[in-house]
Amino acid sequence: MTGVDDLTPVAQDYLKVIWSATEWGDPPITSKGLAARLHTSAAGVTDMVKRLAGQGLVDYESYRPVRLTPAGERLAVAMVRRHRLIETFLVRMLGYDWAEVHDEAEALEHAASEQLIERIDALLGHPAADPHGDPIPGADGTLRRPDAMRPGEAQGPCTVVRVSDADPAILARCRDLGIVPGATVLAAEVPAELASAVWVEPVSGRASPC
Amino acid sequence: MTGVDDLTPVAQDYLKVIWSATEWGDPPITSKGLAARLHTSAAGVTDMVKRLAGQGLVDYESYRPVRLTPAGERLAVAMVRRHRLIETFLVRMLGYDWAEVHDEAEALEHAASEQLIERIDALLGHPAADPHGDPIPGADGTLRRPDAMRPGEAQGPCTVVRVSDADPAILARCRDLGIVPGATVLAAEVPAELASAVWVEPVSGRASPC
DNA sequence: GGCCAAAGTTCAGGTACCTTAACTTTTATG
DNA sequence: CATAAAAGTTAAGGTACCTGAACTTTGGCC
Repeated sequence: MTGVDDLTPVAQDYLKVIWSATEWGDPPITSKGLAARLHTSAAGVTDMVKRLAGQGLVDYESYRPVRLTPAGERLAVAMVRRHRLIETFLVRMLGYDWAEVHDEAEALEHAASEQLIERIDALLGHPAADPHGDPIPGADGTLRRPDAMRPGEAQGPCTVVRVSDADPAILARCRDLGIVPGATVLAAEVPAELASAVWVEPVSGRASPC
Repeated sequence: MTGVDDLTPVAQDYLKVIWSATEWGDPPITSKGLAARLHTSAAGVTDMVKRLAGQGLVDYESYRPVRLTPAGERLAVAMVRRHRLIETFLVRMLGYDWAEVHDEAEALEHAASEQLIERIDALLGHPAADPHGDPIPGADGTLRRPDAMRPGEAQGPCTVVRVSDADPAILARCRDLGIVPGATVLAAEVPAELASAVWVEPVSGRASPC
């Protein structure tokens, strides 16, 4: 199992979803969560997770959440890199809207070659984050996780760091309100129903406690 | 069966190969030819061709070459459009070489949405032909087939109209010799082993017999 | 015009992934 | 802390596609 191309598209999706679940501090994903995000049945998840465990890509115990092994994590991060580079490419070069780009990237990430991904990365100037503010892992798997907080935990003026792309409707509303990565908002002005999808950083900066 | 996205990737490939076989005047493809081009076994071809016949996409009689039905042809042409637009896009926008672009397009054509294809088409300015000179069908399925001949059938100066991309090695040699679509060559100077991959049109034009 | 090689088909069986239904384990709650 | 609801697993079976091996048909050639 040397590269992401040795996996089936379904296996690629499982790894990516398992990895993404914990990216922003949530606990490891359960079978139910996997079934929901992958639009499949719980029985199918058990089946597939066992297969991935057999390949040494996840640690699995019956009735327990799934976790990636180091090998699985490496491949998952490679898929996340693909996804986010493709999203960035579609928005910057093909005029896709921020809120509609996810599904297209979801399909293309399984078909793009490593060579294409590196060409896209170079053409875009090695971007650090995708259009939603999610950091793009390096080709070597390194990832700088922004140290962000929720609007509810912050006060005063904040820079929007990330908006979750899990729900396209929320994404579209944020766009219409100007809540996009890089924008400055007042923490208290982010609507409650959007707050859980938004990550911010106080404008003053955390490192200077004056 | 309304669109190409209702087909499996394998079915998409079968239709495209069956259609492409007759594009430049060759006879309908046999099971052996399909097996070779699709890297599969003869038994698998029989199996799959029956499935396509069951969907009304091909006409099939045992021990006879396969032909597309009108429904199958419509879908095949849609796949050819995808393939050629993606090839053109990769060469023009991502710096791919003429001779290496085929496999990448082969993978992406199954993953690209109709929307992406139309955006690419618009971004490229609705190109009439791909980098090898193969005509790109319109979104409505129309196709203008260039009225070209082989170098052996022509005399004197000719415009290169098309170079077959079936063999990447031949493609690379043609590129190195300057035998590319749009270039002018003397019919007699095309090396014999490349001639069968090259289509030309006399510079004077067929329509003015002066 | 019969025969043999090439081509094509059938058959048996395999993998990856999926489904529903019945069952077991976990957990939340009174 | 018993129990019911929720979560998870097992079992049986389906589809798409693939393989190798054995068989049948076709078509070129003497």
